[in-house]
Amino acid sequence: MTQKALSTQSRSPARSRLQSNDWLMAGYKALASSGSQAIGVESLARQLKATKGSFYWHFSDLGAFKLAMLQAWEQMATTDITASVRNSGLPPREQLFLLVEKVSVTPGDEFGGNAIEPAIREWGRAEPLAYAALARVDRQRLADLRDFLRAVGFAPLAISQAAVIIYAAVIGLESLRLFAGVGMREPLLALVEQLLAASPVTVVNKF
Amino acid sequence: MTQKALSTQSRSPARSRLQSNDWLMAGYKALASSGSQAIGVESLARQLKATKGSFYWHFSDLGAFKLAMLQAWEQMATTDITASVRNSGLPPREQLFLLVEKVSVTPGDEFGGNAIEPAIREWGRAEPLAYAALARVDRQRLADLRDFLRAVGFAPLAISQAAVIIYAAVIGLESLRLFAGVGMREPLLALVEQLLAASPVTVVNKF
DNA sequence: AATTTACCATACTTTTCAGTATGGTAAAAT
DNA sequence: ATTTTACCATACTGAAAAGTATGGTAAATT
Repeated sequence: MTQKALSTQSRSPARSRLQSNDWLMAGYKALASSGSQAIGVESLARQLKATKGSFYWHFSDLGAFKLAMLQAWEQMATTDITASVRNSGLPPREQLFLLVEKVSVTPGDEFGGNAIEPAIREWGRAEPLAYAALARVDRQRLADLRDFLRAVGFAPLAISQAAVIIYAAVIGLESLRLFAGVGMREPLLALVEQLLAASPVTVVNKF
Repeated sequence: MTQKALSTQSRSPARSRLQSNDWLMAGYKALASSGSQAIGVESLARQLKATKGSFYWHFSDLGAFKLAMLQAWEQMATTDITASVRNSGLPPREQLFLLVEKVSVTPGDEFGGNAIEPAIREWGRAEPLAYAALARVDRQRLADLRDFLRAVGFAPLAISQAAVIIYAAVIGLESLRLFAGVGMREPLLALVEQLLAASPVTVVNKF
């Protein structure tokens, strides 16, 4: 079940043959820019200046390809950011703000950007596999967020609700940036500060 | 440019002939349950136990049909709830909470429910017409929300940001309900109360 | 009652796209 | 150098769905 990390690199001009990775990246690109219905074999082949022959060499069929896309995304969506924040060595409160910073990255449609996420969210409405992956990711992230809030000494009773509010704001802002042109960073920081200021913070025992 | 209000009624068994309305409702149903790609002529015809002949009588082609769907939705999305809240006769603060209540309705996939909205948001990623409609709706709603916040005496400088935060939370919660099974009402009420309590409310002059 | 009109079914054409069958080519292995 | 292996292009089949052409039927109109 070990999964090789995906490089964001697009095909280097030196190499004329394609790898599964190149197809996956083209898939994410199509997904981010035009939605899940744009993930088609011939469409991707045109994008890569190749033909279907290559696709069906690397993947048995379109279903297997989409599954691979979802699995790679899920892997990355639940570990990358959280882990890097935890390993930052910062105090809990700063970790929370760093998390907000990392979530508010550029709208680029690369694999690392957060333009894919709304598209996968959309995908989950029609495709059961995408739905399941997203449900797992959402639950995991809410749990992670609760951990961070607990670490900064948030009032126990308010933790779950604050996590839901913050995460919902993140999801909503990803859409609002696209449709209303508002930034993510400032509103999110304001919200977290607001909640931090209002919560009857419990002093963390250091014993 | 006057637009007849759409009745949510499905086709009554007494009437065997279809109207444009029936096709539109079937369209919203398909959109809410399976996404925009599920809006197909033959698919809808099967749903309505009719054939394409009827569809192409009422609409010139699929593009015209989708346009009609978007126009009717936009009309309804920017007026219905806001107007009913304004006409409630309640004091500003209660109007704000009533707005939250009305937004947190059941997840039913009827025209009035709020299962269509994420679907249209998804649709806007691929279809320029849907994108434009949604952009107008988002901007209008943000403006309306600012009006409500101003009416309750919110601090002028915080109005815009609070509106963005609240609206983003609404959008995000519509997704989280679907994927993480959380309710909309309680988090939203908590958020609004939180913001109300924290804002340096300016006292409205009454002379 | 006869005829028009509104509405719909049937059958067809055309396009698009997933999937397959097969042969070819460059790089690696022997 | 020859053979294998990995990779890809070409050409096809089949299914699904958009759009059209046309004829039929029930209800309204005269």
